This record gives sequence, C-alpha cells and structure tokens, in this order.
Amino acid sequence: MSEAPGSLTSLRSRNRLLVVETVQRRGRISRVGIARATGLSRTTVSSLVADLLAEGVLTEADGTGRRASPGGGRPATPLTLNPEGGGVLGVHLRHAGIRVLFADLSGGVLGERYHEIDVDHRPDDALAYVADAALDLVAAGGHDAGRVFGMGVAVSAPIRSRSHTLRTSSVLADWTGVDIAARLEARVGMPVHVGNDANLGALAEWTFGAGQGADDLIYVMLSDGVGAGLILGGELYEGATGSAGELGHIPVVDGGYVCRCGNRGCLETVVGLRALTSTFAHTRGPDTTIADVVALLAADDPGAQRVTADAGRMVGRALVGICAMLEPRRVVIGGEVAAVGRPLLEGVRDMLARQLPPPIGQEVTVTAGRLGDRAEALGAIALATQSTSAHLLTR
Amino acid sequence: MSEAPGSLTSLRSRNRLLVVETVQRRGRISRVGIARATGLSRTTVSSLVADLLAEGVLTEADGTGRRASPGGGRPATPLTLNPEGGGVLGVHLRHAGIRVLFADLSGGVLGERYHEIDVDHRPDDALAYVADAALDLVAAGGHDAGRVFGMGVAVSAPIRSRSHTLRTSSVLADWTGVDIAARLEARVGMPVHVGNDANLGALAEWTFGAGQGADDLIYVMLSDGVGAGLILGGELYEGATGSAGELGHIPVVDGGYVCRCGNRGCLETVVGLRALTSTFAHTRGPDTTIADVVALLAADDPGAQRVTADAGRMVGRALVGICAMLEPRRVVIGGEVAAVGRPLLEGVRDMLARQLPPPIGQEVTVTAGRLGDRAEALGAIALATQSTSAHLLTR
DNA sequence: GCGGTTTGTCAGCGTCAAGGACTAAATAAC
DNA sequence: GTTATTTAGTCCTTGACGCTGACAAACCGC
Repeated sequence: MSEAPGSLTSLRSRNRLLVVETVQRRGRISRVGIARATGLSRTTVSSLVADLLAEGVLTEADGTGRRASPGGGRPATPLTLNPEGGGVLGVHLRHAGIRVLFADLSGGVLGERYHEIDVDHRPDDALAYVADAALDLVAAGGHDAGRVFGMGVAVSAPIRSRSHTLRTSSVLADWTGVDIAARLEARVGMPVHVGNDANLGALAEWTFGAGQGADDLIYVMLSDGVGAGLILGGELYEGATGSAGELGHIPVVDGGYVCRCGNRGCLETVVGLRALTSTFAHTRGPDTTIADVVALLAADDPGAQRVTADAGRMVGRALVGICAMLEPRRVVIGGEVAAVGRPLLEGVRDMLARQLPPPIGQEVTVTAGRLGDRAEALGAIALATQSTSAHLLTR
Repeated sequence: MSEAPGSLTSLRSRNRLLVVETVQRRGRISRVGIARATGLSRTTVSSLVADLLAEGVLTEADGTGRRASPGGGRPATPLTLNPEGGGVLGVHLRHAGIRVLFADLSGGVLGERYHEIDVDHRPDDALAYVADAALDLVAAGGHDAGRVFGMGVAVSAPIRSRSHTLRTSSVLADWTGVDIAARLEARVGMPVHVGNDANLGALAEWTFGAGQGADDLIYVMLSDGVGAGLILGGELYEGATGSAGELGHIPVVDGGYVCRCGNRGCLETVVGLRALTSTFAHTRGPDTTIADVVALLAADDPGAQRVTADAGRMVGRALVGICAMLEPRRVVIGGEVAAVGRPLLEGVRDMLARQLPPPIGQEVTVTAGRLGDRAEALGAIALATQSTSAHLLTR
C-alpha cells in the first residue's frame, strides 16, 4: 500500500493505474490500443495486463464482433474491466430517506434499494439500514463480499474531510459530530468514503450524466436545501474545509425572509422545495407537492409558469458572480425541484444571459441533470471507485 | 525534452524536479535534509544533486554559520539554488506603462525597469521596449544571456491560453489577436509565457506575499479595471478559456451606470480607479488622484473615509457569492486602489461578515497585498520559474 | 497454401532507486 | 591528546523496471 514516493515500484503503480483508467474510459480496448493511448510500450502494457488479469481486475472479453483490421493481421484481444472483478456501493442519506446502489467498477448499476425513513433523527437506525441493505444487495447479486472494494456515502451536510465527521447542519441536526465512515466501516467491513451530496451529484453528472466532457462545471442541487458542487479543471473541488458550494445561502433578495442560516433573503428561502411549493398554498392548498407543480405546468397553468421561471431567475442571480469568476463550461441543474423542467432552465438562462459580461454569457450552457434522483448515490459510487482505483489497484 | 510518459527517465525527471522544488521552498538544505523531505533515499538524492551541481542549477553554499548537530557529527553541506545558475524575466504590461523585472530562480529581484508609455495603442513600441529593457537588465546584472531561462508576461486582458493571443479587450484594444509570446520570443530568444495580470498577481501574493500558505485564495486587483485571480487547491485556476476572474463585471448596483462591457452597475463602474477618484470631482476637482485620496484619509477626512469604505462594501458584495461557493482561506486586496488601506479592507470585511453564512464568514481572512505595484510582474516571474522548472530542469 | 499484416510474448539490455558498507568530519568524554 | 560517538555523504551491489528487437500467433487476400 504505502510506498516510497519516487521509487521504481511507484512508477509501476502509476502505470498500472494508467492502464486501468484507460480501460475504464475506453472499454473494450486491446493491449496495443492501451499502448498507443498511454504511450507505454507494448511489452510493458502486456506485463501490466498480465498482472491485472491474474488479480481479476480485467478480463479478456469475447472476441466475437471484433473488428478485423484492414488488410488482415492478428485480431486484437479486447480487454474490459472484469464485471465480477469487484463492485462498489453508493449511498445517499437524505432527510426523507436512504438510497443504496450497488455497481460494478465501470459504474453499471447492479442493484438498488430505497427506504423511506426519517433520517434526520435516527442515526443508528439509518446506519443499520444502510449496512443491511448493502450486504443484502451484494449477496443478491451473487457477488463475493470480499471483492466489494468500498462504499461511498453522500450526505446532506458539510463534511470535515479530515475527520470524516459532519459539521453542524440544521438538516441533519442529530448527526452532528457522527463519524459516519468509521461507524459504517465497522458494520460493513470495507473502506467507506463520505462526501457532501451536492459535491457528489456534481461528480456523478460529470462522470455519467449531463456534464460529460465539461471539465469545468457547476452542479446545482435544488432540493429541500439548495447546494452546489464544482468540478474545476477536471477535478472535484471541495474547498479548504470540505464544504464548498453553499449556493443556497447566497443572498438574492434584499431584506427577504429569514433563513435557517441566520441571514435574510438567501436563495434557499426562495427556491427551496418547501419555499417553492408553499407559493401555491393559497390556490392549491398547503400540501402542494412538486409533482403537483409539474402537473400544473403540463396543463399550461400560467401561475406555475411564472413561479418556476422566477425561481430560475433567482438561481441565475445567485450564479452570476460565480460564473463570472470561474467561467464554467456548463451549469447542470439537478435535485427534486429540477423536475419542473423547462421554465426553470429558461429562467436561469435568461438571468445569466442578461447579467454576465458578453464573452462569458455565450460560453455557458445550462442543462438539466440526466441522472435524476440517483445522481447523488451515483456520485457516491464514483467516489468509491476513484478511491478504489487509487488505493487498491495501486499496489 | 520529450520523453515517454511512464519510462524510467521520466521517473528520474520527476525526482529531479522534486529535489529542485524542495530546495526552492526550503532554501539552504542539505542532501540528507532533502532526502527526509522528499522521502527519497540519501543515495538517490546525492546522485541527483551531483547532476544538478554539474549543470549549475544548484551550488554548495558556504558552510560558515552552519549549525552543528547536537552531539556532533559531520556538518551538513547546505545547498541552494545557484544565483548565477540562471534567472528569469517578468514583465507587466499595463495601460499606463511597462515594468520589467529580472530575478534569480528563487524569486530574488536582481534588477528593475519601469517605463511610462501609452501601451494601449502601440504594441510594437511596447514590445520593442520590453525586449530592450530585458536584454539590458541581463547584461547589467553581468549574467550570461544563455542562462536566462524564460520570460513571463502579465497582461491586462483575457488570454487565449492555447494560442497565447489576446482576446478582445477594451483596455488594450489595439492588441487584440496579437501573439505576444511569439513576437517576444523572436526578439529575446527565450521561451515566453503570457498570463492575465490578475491571475499572475494572485500567483505572486500566494508565492511571495500575503497569501503564503493559503492554498485557496482570491486575489482582487483594484486598478483602472477590476479583476481577480484564484488559487484553488494550491494551483492557479485560469478557467476553461483562460479568462476566469471577471470580478469587475459582476453587477452590484441595480440599474447603475453603463459599463464598458455593456451591462449596468458592474463593480468596475463603482470601484474602478477612475470611478473612485471621480467621486471627488465636485469637491477636489476633476484631476483627483488616488494619492490625493490617500492624503485625505491620512487627514481623517470623513468624506474620503465614507467613500472608500463604501467601495470596500461593494467589493465585498461582489465577493459574497464566490466566497460562499469556494470557501477561500484568504482574500488579498491589491492594485493601485488598495493603497487607500484600512477603510477599504474594513468595508470588505463588514460586507462579508454580514452576508456570508456563519461558519464560512469566520474562516475568511481579508488582507492587503504585500507586493504593491510589483505584484503582477512578480507573478510573471513565478510563472516563468514554474515553466522553467518543469521544462528545462526536467530532462 | 503463401506473402502480408497486426497482435502479443520472450529474451537481453540499459537505467534506475534502495540498502549496506565505508569514508569524512565534526563533538564529547576521558 | 586520544578515543568513542554521531551525522553526512559516497561507493558498490542488488533487484526491479521498461524498452528494443526478434519471434510466434492469428487473421486477411490472393
């Protein structure tokens, strides 16, 4: 595991990782292909691949359907990540429930569990459920638990990255100071990595979803709370203290409602799930849900149109400063509220186009997330996969 | 120069770079010290150092004053970067003039030239001056031109990082599309690296100035234009298109003055050098300079106090969103306007403390820059040094 | 079946960093 | 003054690594 930083074995480790990442990205690639892609020699790749095959990380895929080279030549042996070579678990702890995903190393989902539970006030119950569901999924998939390399956990709270514990959060109040990683590691017997849910949502949309190829993107999670995740220069940016992305607490209304953070007029007080639905309390009753709003929009209800577009403009307003400073290629809108679709996106686009200085405004694309509910859990999968590649495969 | 990515020689190159960087950071460190700091073995370090000594990159410093170890033992031989081993040039092209610095590889300034010239409309004159001054400085320092490894250039305009050319800019209108790097390379015969001045100011304050140790910082350059540079996760962040940091064009006043970017109420229209001094037109005449404002402040003039504090608050307002999203450790205020000092800083602090959500607000420090006028040129030095280390020493 | 072509492996070689033994140069104790 | 001790730096050997070049394998078209 640990090794001298500049030694020969570290070089081999780096090359191993290079090979695995290449296969991960390209899928079904031959040894020669890897050599061309990485710049390593065929011999070296062969040697590394031999190791990885022996360890069960890669497999030689079936040759059928392989494209013969023009003019003949020995057909290449396509290599893929071994689907039975291992898997990872991804968990999303949100205030209303828990989602657990089981996926192979390339991010293909093999199983899923969702459980409604009042996560806020029951850390022990929640963690117990997570552990049970996780082990259950692995068993149901017929997988060897020893080849499940890790678990990622997305949590709706800022994370102290060093200690893995949660900082104060009014969403998960009873969880403050709980070391989720340690507790879950004890239960499931594998490395557990914890991250903020908005950050992991960003990672997911970037890896699997609407943000593919955009190495600088902002993911906006419009849910009960409002958060954001940043991919900057092709890497997840978590900030010095691990809680970057407090989009929800940017003031957007002068002298607006008081927010749970103590300030006034925060974005969250205007476009949070509850704030948004409560706008309809007078006409549609106090129990209006986001699904109701979607239905109204489908029926071309002008009030709903107006409200969601306004919400989008508020999001845009909060984003202007950040977009001017960071010049992201893409803004991806996710979270439950994103289900309302177009009018919201139009609102965001409208505000950005109007307030950003000319060159930048045209370079930012605003899109809806493609992963829906599962974005954060998929991000947890990606987190676990990254750590797995880095730690377990590098040896 | 170019080499296989995973080969043995690449490993040696990386280790070379590691050694040089360690010496750069620590200064006067022995071989054993380097070994401890890098994790390499004494043998390896010795071998690398031998190469670097032979090439003149390092020198064995004088042993006098060396601290003998407690309990005796052979005294260590301190190593330093060879002051005569090479130098780099740093240039700042601003609208009103040109600054050229000559420094050794550790950032020590060996010579300086400043020339007032209307840079905006005379690309050829300006570049000719830069080349003359640069070669002159090298000769005056008694240095061998062959051991000057590169030149960095800070420019008040967005840079297309790929092509090294300038994008449209209303500050340097006649420079649009000019390939500064290529033109200067032809004149001075060394690699030239071009960067945005605010970005390089950030790099300078982080490397040499008020931002040392803060791996996440925002540098605010309050000059005629208003720009910003970002250090994120210990690296300069330039954005996808190389023009991140458009702080000056964040709207801060609803329906304010029209800005040169086409929008209304941009930060630049309120706190730019001209905007700020023109506030005093009625009472102090139209030719008020920033020095006059400083004098007024020194005399406890209440109007000046008020104006500068308000300017600070506007800067703070523009920064709130970014600070909430990025959680920087430090905000460094530089540029000519920063000379007004305390009331401006207090204004920024006031606004951030009031509008940032509680945990973040306390974690950000707002400081004045320590490098003054020379920050951007020093950043150009840092840029050239980085590139030098990476390209020339890695061989 | 036979040359042509591409894939993958094998053996030999040069390079690299690490570990241990050794020399160099100082201090501390006697 | 001499000897033991401690730390710094070098020399030599060793094991691992990746690359080059040669060779076998597997397919094409004729």
